Amino acid sequence: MENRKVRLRFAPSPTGPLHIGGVRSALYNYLFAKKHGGDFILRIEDTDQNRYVEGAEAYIVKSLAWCGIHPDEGPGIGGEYTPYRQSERKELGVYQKYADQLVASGNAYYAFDTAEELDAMRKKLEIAKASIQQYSHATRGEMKNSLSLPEEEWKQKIANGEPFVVRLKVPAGEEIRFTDVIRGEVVFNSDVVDDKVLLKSDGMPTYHLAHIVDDVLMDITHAVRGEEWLPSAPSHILIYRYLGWEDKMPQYAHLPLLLKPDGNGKLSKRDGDRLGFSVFPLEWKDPSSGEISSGYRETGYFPEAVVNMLALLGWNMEGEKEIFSMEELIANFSFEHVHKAGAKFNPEKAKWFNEQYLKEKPDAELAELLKPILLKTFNDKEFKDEFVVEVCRMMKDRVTFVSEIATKGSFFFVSPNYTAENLAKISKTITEEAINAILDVIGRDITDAANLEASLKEVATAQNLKIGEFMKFLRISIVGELSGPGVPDLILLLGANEAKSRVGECWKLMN
RNA sequence: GGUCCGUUCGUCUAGGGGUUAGGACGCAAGAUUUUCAUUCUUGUAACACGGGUUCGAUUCCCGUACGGACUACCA
Repeated sequence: MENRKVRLRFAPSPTGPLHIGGVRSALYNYLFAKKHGGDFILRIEDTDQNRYVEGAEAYIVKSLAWCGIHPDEGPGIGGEYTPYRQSERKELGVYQKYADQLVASGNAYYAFDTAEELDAMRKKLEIAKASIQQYSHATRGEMKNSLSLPEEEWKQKIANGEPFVVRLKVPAGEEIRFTDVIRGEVVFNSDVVDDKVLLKSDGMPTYHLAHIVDDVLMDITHAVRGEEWLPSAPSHILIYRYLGWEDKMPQYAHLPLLLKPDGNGKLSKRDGDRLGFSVFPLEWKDPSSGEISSGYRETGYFPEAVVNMLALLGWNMEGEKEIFSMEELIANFSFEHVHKAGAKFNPEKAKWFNEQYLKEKPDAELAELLKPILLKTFNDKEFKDEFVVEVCRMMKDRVTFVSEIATKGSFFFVSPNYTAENLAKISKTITEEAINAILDVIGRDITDAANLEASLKEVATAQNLKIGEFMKFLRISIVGELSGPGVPDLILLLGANEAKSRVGECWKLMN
């Protein structure tokens, strides 16, 4: 165990788009694996055919790739432990023999109960207010299984082709303890552990059996998963024990959950819709309903920002720095600094992270990202590369997303729309004479913003206008409103002709 | 109902038997700026409660409350 190569896996079910909490789980697995020079494996746990969703696996793969989380092994990638889809492994008979082994050793049994019968049992226990309302040592004697039925009878049932499942036989009155990497020692009494189904009637293993068999067969050293799995951990410990695999058992680490920003409960898709943020890395279109859920990528987030934000949601690094590259995260990651309590998701902080990354991006890179957006927003109007780069330089401190450069900075690309409300903000002291003086200054061949500003201020002084009022007029005529980069910079970038035309247009509308 | 996990500013968190309980987001104010934003400065605001243990507890222990997860032939 000590000298084994570190191997971690992320094992999602293809039942829909990968949730941002799932991305975080994958990230923590990846960071730990890479920190220790180990492998990160993607395994698809598609043992539930009823919940299988077309396109979900491809979505998962794309999402991880977008985040910069690259599996060393997985479907479509290959590896020594192929295949990496549990449905395919089942076809190979990977799980059946371990179920058989457990039955043979007396640690599992066949059960024939129908869904209705199981339901009836639970109802009965609920009405009786039984403290344990499960299929367990306390109830299995009254159910239809190979422990309660005479041997000839249950063998006959199997011979007749009656459907059955294999259940784990959990002993009564035992203490089951294990050490969680994040939580320390956790103890359960086996009396409250149910006889979990290991093999379903369709021959598919359940998660409980499948993940254990695969973790051992794939030499997984650390099983890092969400806290929702903690209650079933004792079942898993038992399975390892009964299979004689205690020495091969990976170290378990149960991650805190991601919670709703407001109120209580697990973060869900509905919260995103309700509060206006994404809970998925990429946009997802539900194949059956056609409903579209927004993604971080489409919203305009940089993958580095999402990764950075996610990493710090429930984990922290010593020191006061908060911006970390993937390499830095890998170099510093450890489970010791994973917080035990669930973390409420904070959309505001997510934006802040993106702003930090946006500011650090080179202008030219932003321009490349902006160009396709401009094409779409302004009907294929063409703009020079240097111009777009300059726009990015001026706007990057004022936006959260690149796309906002096109919206908040639309005045760079098309003439502003002068609203009556904004025109009303202009002082009535502006005279035609002043306008002519402005047009004259703009028309001069000035290429330096400071010089231009000085010249404009000279006009203001000569015209007996307050600098503030004067600049306000210029700003509204160029930008259309009272915000944005410095007026002289804008005039120089837009060019004398465009600037003069806007000043003229604005003046015309004022009168 | 039962089991398990958890609880430091509104949020993410640091810390840990003796601290002015630190940082970040947010919010507020100020400085800078023609404006907006950035940036800088400052402020705002927290150890759930009750018992122990101790000279001393937010920190350790036990309860309570509250929150969460699980309680499927789903993962």
